[in-house]
Amino acid sequence: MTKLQSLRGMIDLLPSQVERWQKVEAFARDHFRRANLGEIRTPLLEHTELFARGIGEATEVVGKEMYSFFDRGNRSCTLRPEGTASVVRSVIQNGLLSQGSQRLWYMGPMFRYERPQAGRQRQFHQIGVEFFGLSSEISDAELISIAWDFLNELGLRDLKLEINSLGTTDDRKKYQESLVSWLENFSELLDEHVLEQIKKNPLRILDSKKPNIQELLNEAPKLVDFLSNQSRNRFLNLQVILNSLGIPFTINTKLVRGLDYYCHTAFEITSSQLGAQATVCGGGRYDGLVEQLGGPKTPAIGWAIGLERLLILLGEDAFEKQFPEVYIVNKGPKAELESLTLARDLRASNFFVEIDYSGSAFSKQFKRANRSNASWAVVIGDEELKQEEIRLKRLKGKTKDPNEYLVKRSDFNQIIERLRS
RNA sequence: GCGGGCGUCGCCAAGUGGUUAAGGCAGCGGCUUGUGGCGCCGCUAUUCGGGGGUUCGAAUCCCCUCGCUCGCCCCA
Repeated sequence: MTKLQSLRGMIDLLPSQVERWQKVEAFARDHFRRANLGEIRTPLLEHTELFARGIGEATEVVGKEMYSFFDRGNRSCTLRPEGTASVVRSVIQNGLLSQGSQRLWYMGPMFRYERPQAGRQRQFHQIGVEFFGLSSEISDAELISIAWDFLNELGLRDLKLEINSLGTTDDRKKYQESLVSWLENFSELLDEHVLEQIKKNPLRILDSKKPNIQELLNEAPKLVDFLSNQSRNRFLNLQVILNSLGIPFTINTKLVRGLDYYCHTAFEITSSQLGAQATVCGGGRYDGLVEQLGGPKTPAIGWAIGLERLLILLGEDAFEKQFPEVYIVNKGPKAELESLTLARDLRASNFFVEIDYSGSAFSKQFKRANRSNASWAVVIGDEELKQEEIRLKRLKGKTKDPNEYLVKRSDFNQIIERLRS
């Protein structure tokens, strides 16, 4: 292990991959602009306390997945494990909440110290949307529709939207007590992990993947039955709205999500093509969080999409590589210099240009020109230099007879005209 | 943090104790000193993730370690 390599779970994105990312990113920007969302960029590093208070001390994310350290001023700092807490902090700190409702989006890397597996890295990327100051079901529906439409317009299919209501804190507390006392009747059937969860975060037991637990839960008290009339009506109304929008969904009464701040609406968009980490988008309402972090009482709701997972779903062949239009073949130092000069002129006119600096035989350079998939080769050699000309050779789409032109270097307009023909 | 699988050239790989570690792709050079996509020829791992051990002898067996991968957990 003497070779230097990237940290575990932190991967390089090489040019061919970055091209795919940029397309998704550009698509996201456009999509969110049409929804009139504002982009927010917050620091990657925050006080540890923000996440401890915001996400919840008892959650796995805070308990054992954070990248935390003390800086030189002895402050406890943490690389953000998710986006919401930072956005809430920023929105409070910058006084945005006194300017009416806020509809924001963000995009960037997040960090969680976990064992990497399919669709899960230690540095991963999320796109997220957060609404502040909107409390109605219709705003829930708009927020969900933005995620749903985004994924569908990107061409993803076979997505499944699941929704649930977590009710209010009171609703949940009552349910939690009932669930725990019910489960305690079966404590001999429960493993150590579940017993631990009962103490720390009982709702999480609901989305356990263990078949025997799920079987048991089918008989257990249901969260829906503990919702207040108001909470229940809210949930029903959301369903009515989603139906009239034509957004298909299923109700999953066991969908609880891992972070403490959620209430009322919780939802996930999953794909069966992702392996064990099937969630591509997750979110929910968090009406108490802004106040909990020291801001004015403000209803809020948001979601986040995992970009790595999204890219897995899009597949490799959905993207076409970008090729240079012009490949400059040359020989000798003077010709190289002339090539660079020409390349700058062409680039200023929006051409994609690559120069061959190998100095190898023209036959070799032409092979590379073809492999680069350029539409044109420009040849600059001794003869061309002497005549102050350049030679344009059409490499792709030969149809008309002259596929080769000699053009005066000074006649830039004609060069461009030929290259565009 | 726990479990399964795996680590041979930039990539894909053959090789499971015995003299020089196949092959393919890519790369570079040549056939063809100035003109391409094909073809042919040649070159590219003193070394098998790293360290230690067993053995006359190890990529091949054993131990440790690092990494990758799939799952648990968790989540996007």
